[in-house]
Amino acid sequence: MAENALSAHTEHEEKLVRLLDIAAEIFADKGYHHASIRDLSREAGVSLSGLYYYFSSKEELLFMIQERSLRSILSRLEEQLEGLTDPENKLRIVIHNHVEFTARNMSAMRVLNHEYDALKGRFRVRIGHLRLQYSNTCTEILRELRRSSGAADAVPLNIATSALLGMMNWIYAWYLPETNVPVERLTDHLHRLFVGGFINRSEHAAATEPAQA
Amino acid sequence: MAENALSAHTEHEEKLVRLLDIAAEIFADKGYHHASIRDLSREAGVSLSGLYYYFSSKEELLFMIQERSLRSILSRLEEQLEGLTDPENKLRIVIHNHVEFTARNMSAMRVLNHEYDALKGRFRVRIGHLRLQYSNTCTEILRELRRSSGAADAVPLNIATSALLGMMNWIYAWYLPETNVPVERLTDHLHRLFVGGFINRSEHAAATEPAQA
DNA sequence: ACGTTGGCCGATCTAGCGTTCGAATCAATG
DNA sequence: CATTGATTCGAACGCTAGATCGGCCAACGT
Repeated sequence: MAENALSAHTEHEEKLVRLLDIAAEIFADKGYHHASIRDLSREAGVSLSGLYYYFSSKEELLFMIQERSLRSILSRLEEQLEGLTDPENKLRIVIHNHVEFTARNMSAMRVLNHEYDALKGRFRVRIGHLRLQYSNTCTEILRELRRSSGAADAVPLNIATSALLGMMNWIYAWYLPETNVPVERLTDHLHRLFVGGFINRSEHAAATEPAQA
Repeated sequence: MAENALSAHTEHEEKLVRLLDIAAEIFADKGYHHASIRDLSREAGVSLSGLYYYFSSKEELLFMIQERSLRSILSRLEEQLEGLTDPENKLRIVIHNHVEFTARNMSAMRVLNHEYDALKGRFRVRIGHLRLQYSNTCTEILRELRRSSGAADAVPLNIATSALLGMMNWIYAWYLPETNVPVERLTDHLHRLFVGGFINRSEHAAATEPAQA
């Protein structure tokens, strides 16, 4: 499981990557704080102290997991977006990339969503930058989409972006790649769901009744 | 902060509720496993051992926080839904109730989203029931909405429900009640966003291009 | 042949954790 | 005033955590 990109070059990196994958699974399972380095030691077949040859603290381990995952999902996304012009198509790629990455890297995605706050100081700043970069990419595509669709007074871009990210980031909490609908169909559904609301012809403008019976 | 419902009756309950609120804030801040009973002791001005008069374990404390929050958001919802018939209006209530509760109980919402897995055994089962009940309420409303709107082959109900819950559950991660758009407007935006996509006249049916540049 | 280095380990340190227990306090009751 | 029950506390126990340290060993350049 967890076939990430950003391939390792040296033998050292290869082993580190293996540790990161195992650690991601453990963190996803028990939560960062509750999981112990000893768990990783046992699961990876490496002595407790031997692990510290590959990272210098538990927090750095968490950081490396998050950075690797974010760089991976971001680079895949940018790679696929290259050359595309139609904003609706771009949005489809965003959703597809996110769904597929989530389906293939459930553990990493769980760690990404749950354990951002566990990072402090410079670690947190660096992950924060990557998250913002991802969010901004989405916002820009939504901006293009709205311009091209001519819809005027739609939902503010930042709120639309947050709603989109919420939809996508929640997938890890319910989606089972083996038994549920396949990635392609889930992508279609979420795409239709979001685009339909975002490019709103505003036929039914705002709320209708006072909402109290 | 955190003005929950389900008011306390005895003096004992009042003090317990106070502890729950403080604990929720600490858990939200540092995460359940990382937060210590000693933190709560310090913050609440109660001795370490004195706390155990009000709960018998850290996990029970977490359970009580989650149960209280879920019962509160659920009862508020059912209360407001009573008498309503129009499904689109009902959905608006669902979103409004969720947004408002989130805005008023950020910490509890964070704990609810982050620390479900920290519960084990019967605690987890009981919270699981409440979560399912909430999810089912949403699904049923979406079912009515779809039937009444006549849209035929829309997005599957379970996926639509998950998308809706994702949108709403992500709010705690970005929304700042003090500085951001007010609750009413956020409700409008999310409602429009979701309904527009869910009641899809399927003008642009599925994906358009092969999605590869 | 030998020293150096990269990779790894067993043993251990220190800090902090959840929890318990017996005793102290205090208000209300008989 | 004595008794009781609810409430609070200080001190301690047993345990696990992250991290460190000195040393082992195979590989390799010289």
